[in-house]
Amino acid sequence: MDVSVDCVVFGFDEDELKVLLIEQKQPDGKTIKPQKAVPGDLVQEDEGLNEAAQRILNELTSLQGIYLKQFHSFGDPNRVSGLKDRDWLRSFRTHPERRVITVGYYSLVKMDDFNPQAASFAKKAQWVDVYKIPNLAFDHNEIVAEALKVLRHELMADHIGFELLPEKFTLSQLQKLYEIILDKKLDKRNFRKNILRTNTVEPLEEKQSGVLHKPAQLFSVKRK
Amino acid sequence: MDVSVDCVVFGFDEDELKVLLIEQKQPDGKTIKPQKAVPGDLVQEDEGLNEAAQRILNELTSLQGIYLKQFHSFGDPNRVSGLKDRDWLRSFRTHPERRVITVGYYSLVKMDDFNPQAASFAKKAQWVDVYKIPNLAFDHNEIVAEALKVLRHELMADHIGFELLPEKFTLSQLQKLYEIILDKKLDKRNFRKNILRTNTVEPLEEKQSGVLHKPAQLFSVKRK
DNA sequence: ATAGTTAGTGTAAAAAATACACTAACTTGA
DNA sequence: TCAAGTTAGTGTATTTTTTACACTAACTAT
Repeated sequence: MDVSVDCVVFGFDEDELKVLLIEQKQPDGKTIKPQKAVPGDLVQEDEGLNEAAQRILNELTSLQGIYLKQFHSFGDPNRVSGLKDRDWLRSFRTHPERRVITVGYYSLVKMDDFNPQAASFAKKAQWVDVYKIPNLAFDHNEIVAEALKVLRHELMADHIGFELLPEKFTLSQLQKLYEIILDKKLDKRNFRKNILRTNTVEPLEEKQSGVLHKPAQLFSVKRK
Repeated sequence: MDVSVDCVVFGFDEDELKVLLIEQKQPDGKTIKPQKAVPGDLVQEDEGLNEAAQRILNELTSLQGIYLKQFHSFGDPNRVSGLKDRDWLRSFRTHPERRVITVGYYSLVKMDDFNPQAASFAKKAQWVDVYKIPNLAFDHNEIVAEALKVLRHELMADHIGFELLPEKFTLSQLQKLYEIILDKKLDKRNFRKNILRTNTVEPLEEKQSGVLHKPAQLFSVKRK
C-alpha cells in the first residue's frame, strides 16, 4: 500500500479565492486529454507527512515555505477508478496498481507572494477560481470540497488568514479577505470591532498613500 | 509502507470517562512486560479506512456497531521507536520493519452497552480512566490526547453524545455526561435551557421510579 | 410525620452580536 | 482652488445570548 499527500492550496487575491491546480503531463505516446489535479504525490520512506507535503508541493509547483495543515485522510479502495487516472498512473508510477491512501493538506496564501512554476510531472500550474473548478483527476473534487469546508470553519474559529495580506495591511483589506473566503458580505463597523477585540493586530505609524481617497491606517500582525 | 488504523474509544459510565485499552499479548518466548495500547492494526488491501476501523476494533475487542470518526493521521517516521514496540512488532507482524502510518479514529460509547472481550493479539481489553492513562505502546499517548481534544471540541459544537445514555434518560444524566467529558461543572438551569433549545430531545410520558427522591422526567432523543 | 435526596423552575444582569448613516481625508480634473 | 469622486473611520441603540443564582416539589425510608 502507498501513502500520498495532496495539497489544496487556496490563493487569495484582491477579490478572488482560487485553488492551485496542476495539469498532469501526458503519458508518453498517449493522447488522452490531460487532467487537472491538486498537487500531490507519494510519501517517501523516510519523511514525515508534513515534510512530504512541503516537498511535494515544492516539487510540483516550486512553492516554498507554505504552511500546510492536515485536514483529512481519504482511503476509499476505489478512489482511483477513472480510466484516465489509471493510464496516467501506469506512465508515472513505479507501482501503478498499488492502492494509495492519501492524506489531505490545505493552506491559504496570498497569490501575489507565490508564483507557481510547474515542474516534475506537472505540465502547468495555475490558479483556478474556487467556484469554477472543473472535473479533476482521482477524487480531487471531493478533496477540494472538504478542504474548503474546513477552511471556512477554521477561519471563523481561529482568525487565521493574516498571512494572506501584505505585511502592512488595512482593515478593509482584511475584511475583503474574509468576505471572499466566506462568500458573504460583512458589516464594516462590526468587523472592525471584532478584529480589534481579538488583539492580534496592531496599528503602525503609517498610512496608505497614493490612493485616490482617504488613506487608511496600516496595521500589522501582532507578534507575541 | 503500511497503513494502520487506531481506535480511541471513550466510554462513559455514571461518573467516569474512560478509554478502551488493550494489553498486548507477549511475544512467544519473550518476557518483556506487556504494554497497553489503543486497539489498532493494519488496513487490509481491499477495505476502506472506516471499514478497517470497524473490523479492527471488532477483532481486538469484540465490539460491534460503534460509530467511529476519523480525526487525524499520524505519520512521523519515528513514531515506533521504543525497544518494546519493535520486539512486539517482530513477533506479530509479517513485515515488522516496515514504516506504518496510522489513521486515528475516535468514538464515544456508553460503557454498559459494550462488553469488550480481548481477542487476536490482545490479551486483555479494559476500560481505563482517561485521567490516569499509563505509558502506552508506540505513540498512543499522543493519539489519545489528540482524540480527547477533538472530542471536547465536537461535543460542544455538535451536541453529540446522546448515544451514551440509556434510551430513556433524564436531563440530569445528560448533564453529568457533559460534565464528565468536559471535566467541569455546568449550571443546571442553563444546561437545560440549552439542551431544550436545540430541540434534539423530547420528553416521554414516563417518569423515573424507584428512586429515593423526586422522580425525574424521562426523555429520549428526537428522531427526525 | 420527618429527614434525606434530587427534580424542576424564572429572572435579572452582563456580555455579545447586530443593524445602521454620516463625516473625514485624500486625488483628480475642471 | 474648488468640486466631484472615492474609501476610511467612527458610535449607539436594539436584540440576542450567556451567565449567575435559590427555592419549592415529589418521591423513599425510617
